[in-house]
Amino acid sequence: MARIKTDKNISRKDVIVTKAATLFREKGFKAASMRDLAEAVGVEAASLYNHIKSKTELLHELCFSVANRFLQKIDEVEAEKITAIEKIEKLLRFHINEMIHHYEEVYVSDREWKHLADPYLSNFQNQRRIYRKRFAAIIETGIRNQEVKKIDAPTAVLIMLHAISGIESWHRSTQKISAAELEENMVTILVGGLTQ
Amino acid sequence: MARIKTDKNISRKDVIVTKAATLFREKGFKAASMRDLAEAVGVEAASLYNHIKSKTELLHELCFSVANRFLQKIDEVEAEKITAIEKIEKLLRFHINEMIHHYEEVYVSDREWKHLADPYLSNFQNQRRIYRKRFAAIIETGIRNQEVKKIDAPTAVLIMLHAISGIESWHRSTQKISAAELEENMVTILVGGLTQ
DNA sequence: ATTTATTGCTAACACGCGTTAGCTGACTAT
DNA sequence: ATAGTCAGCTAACGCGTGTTAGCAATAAAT
Repeated sequence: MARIKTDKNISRKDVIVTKAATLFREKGFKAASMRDLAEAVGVEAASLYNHIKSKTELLHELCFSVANRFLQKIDEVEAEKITAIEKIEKLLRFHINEMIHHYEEVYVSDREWKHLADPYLSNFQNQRRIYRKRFAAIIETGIRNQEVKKIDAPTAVLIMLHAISGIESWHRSTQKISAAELEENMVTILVGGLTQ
Repeated sequence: MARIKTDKNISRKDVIVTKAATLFREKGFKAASMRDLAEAVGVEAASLYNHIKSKTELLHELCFSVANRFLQKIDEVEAEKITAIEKIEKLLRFHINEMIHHYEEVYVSDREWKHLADPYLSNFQNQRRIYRKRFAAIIETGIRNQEVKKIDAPTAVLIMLHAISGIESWHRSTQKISAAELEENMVTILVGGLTQ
């Protein structure tokens, strides 16, 4: 009988959620089966249900843990007494680093949230909408203070957030530049695109 | 007996492919069923097979028709005798307009190509890789000619291409700015990010 | 050492999937 | 009018899915 290995402070459920993130990223939520997941975990499919309620629960956990981290960060950044451009750059760098270091989760949250079921779906969409509005509001402040070019703020948000999801390609590329270089390049291009 | 309606010069297969694009975008390739598609077309699922070979064939058609349009465009742009920045801007505007006016197809090609099966999969990935290299080469020329900032060209490509796929959010947003405004904003931010 | 809770297993379920076979009705061309 | 092709239908197939029930083995607690 092949037990799921766990280090201290990592529950078996966490192991499953983590492997699920990898699998959902690779195949997509719908195409990844519980039998695939079971194999990745080293156990039979039915055994997973001793630790989780359903396949969808895995998606909830992933999507909302990511969303919560971003919401917490924007709370923090909004409260700081710095210029709008500095706030934008801070958020940008946070996004970039999340995408670099929590790739699987962030990617899945980004691409697979459609498969959430209500009420989680509406909830997630709302959080997303609000987050983007708050981000846009920072940019609009920047425009008013003439730190930022006169551009459509929602469009700028959309560009930044989607550009960041391109880090996916960096992860899968064979000849990677370093994470630090990647971060600097992205900030240079994106912040450079907003200013002056 | 409910026949598929067709205007002149639009085959029944084209009708199916178009509806498939919409459905694949909405639900994802795996989650969209042939029964869903049949309903959208106004016919029974089995009847679809008088016009198409398989579900996957629909994905092939979509992915490669999009890919071919981009390849053709980059052929054209490379051949022109204009500056690197002008080439970049041309490609950028083409991408933007494709995403605006052929939203469903382009989106599906972008997000769902993973579900292609070999040999189509490898083929598609190759085309994609080569396209990006050619795009990066143009940027590198721009850097050498000091039209473009000293940045990592592959990273710049990745940012531009992914930023454009953010137009998805524009399509789904309720308060849209005009397509022309969207295009100008995106070009301003992205080209602005590369230059100076 | 014995009990209790945890974590695994096998077997099976109901269901939705892509697809095929075989048939019927409806346009098209002679 | 008649023959032939096209495009639809119903029924059904085999398969993979998420999930449950019931039981066995292991680990934890007494």
